[in-house]
Amino acid sequence: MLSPYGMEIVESCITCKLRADRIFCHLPATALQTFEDIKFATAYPSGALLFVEGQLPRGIFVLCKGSVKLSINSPSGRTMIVKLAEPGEVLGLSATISGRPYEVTAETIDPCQVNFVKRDDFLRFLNDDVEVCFKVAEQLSEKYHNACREVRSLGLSHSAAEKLAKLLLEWSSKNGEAAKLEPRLKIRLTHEEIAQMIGTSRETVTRLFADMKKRQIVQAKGSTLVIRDTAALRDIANNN
Amino acid sequence: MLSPYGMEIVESCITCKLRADRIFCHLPATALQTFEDIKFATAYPSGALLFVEGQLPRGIFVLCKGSVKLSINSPSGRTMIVKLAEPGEVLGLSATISGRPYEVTAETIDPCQVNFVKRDDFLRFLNDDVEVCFKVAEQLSEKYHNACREVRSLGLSHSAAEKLAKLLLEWSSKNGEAAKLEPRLKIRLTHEEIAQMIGTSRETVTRLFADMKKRQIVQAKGSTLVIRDTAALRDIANNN
DNA sequence: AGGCGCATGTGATCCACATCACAAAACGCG
DNA sequence: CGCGTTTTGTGATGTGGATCACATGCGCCT
Repeated sequence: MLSPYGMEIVESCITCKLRADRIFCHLPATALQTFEDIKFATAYPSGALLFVEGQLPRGIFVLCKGSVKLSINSPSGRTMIVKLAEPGEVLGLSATISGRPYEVTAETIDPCQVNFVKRDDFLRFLNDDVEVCFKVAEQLSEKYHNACREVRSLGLSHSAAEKLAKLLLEWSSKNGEAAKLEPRLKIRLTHEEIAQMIGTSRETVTRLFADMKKRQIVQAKGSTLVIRDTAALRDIANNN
Repeated sequence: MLSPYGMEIVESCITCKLRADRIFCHLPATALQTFEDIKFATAYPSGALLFVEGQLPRGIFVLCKGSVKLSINSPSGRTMIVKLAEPGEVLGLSATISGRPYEVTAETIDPCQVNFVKRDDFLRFLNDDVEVCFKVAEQLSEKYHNACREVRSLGLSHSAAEKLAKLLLEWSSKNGEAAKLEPRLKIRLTHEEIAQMIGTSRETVTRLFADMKKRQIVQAKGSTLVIRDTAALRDIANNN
């Protein structure tokens, strides 16, 4: 079956082949069946808003396919990208549990497949099964951990170069490219968006990249970036 | 019974009078009894380290009395205060659940009473009772929420004045003083520490306070600060 | 009282970055 | 392929706040 937005939909979580390595998806058979019954499989085009910061929580969104940009916005129009969520992540979890408004805005950046679960269904689901509840606690810990990394990066580093270097290293460590001598990574964001991730201005990002290229630390091949001197990058990230 | 550090110890959680309004303490009788059996009631002097960022998680610390400074430190000696924890909070929760190292350093800033629970005892405790597990999820949501506030403050504001104003407003909203015309708040931190909370330098904090006093926005009475012009403070915090 | 130690106040200096203002590419798209 | 739109590159300029270097104040201890 073909969904809108030219994407094949995974019909059932039970037969989902992606399931093995995802934290939340990995549940005992009975719980999985219940989940199957309360979830709504949905698909979104690129640029869709799953939820907006400040809205009352309608429920959780389990990202199955595609990626989602999580951001925090200020009334004055500034925006800060907190994270790019990958398949397997549960979005809107903490708001749904606490009942407070969503903390962030979630916007798809490619066509996405998402399983939505309504808040009360989800809460019932949690309270029926310790194992599920524990998985949720794990996910929340994970989220908290990430937020702490964000705070550390924002608060403890004094130069934009440092933050950019940290970001690049982090990205390269995700693709299993980190081990390689010259890790490669696809830059999926514009300089503007990268700037929003590290809390600086677009021009600064451009200049930093230019500088790193001049110093032979990185090299651009189309939209892929090759890290030619990991040591130097780490130097920038850690020390100064 | 008198503990060390001149503080009266609350012997049992079951008879604890502080229990009513604390999230985690508010448990069904049976769970509370189990908790009673696995917890270690301990007391610390001011300045003690409950745990240090990067340590493997030994367990959780339920703060019963006193306050604890949570901070993130960089190898280069910089430090950023993330939060002042108040009685009722559970510290080291996310690390204990995920098994990752503690995210922050927890240091007592006055004599504290703490209930410690070893990691495996705690995990067993969780897995035996959905209700407990859910409470934990709530606590984690709370923590995540706070971290997001921190990120918002650090990332979206462009002046130190803005962050300081935000901090003062937040503090005044805790003491139930917020509603009053001229809220008062006890400043328990030095300028240095305040600087570490908002990611700026001590001198800047001093200058900002001086400026606000000159502009009649706040007024110092010993170690209490009177907010004389809440509107102006909010202006600084929000807009510019 | 006197003195030590920590907290606060204040000036001078300097620089990383934001911001503004364009120019040059790159990228769709009809 | 050409044209509008989005992204990237780069100079010029201004400034918030870090940093250094002291001076002053304030509590505390013997």
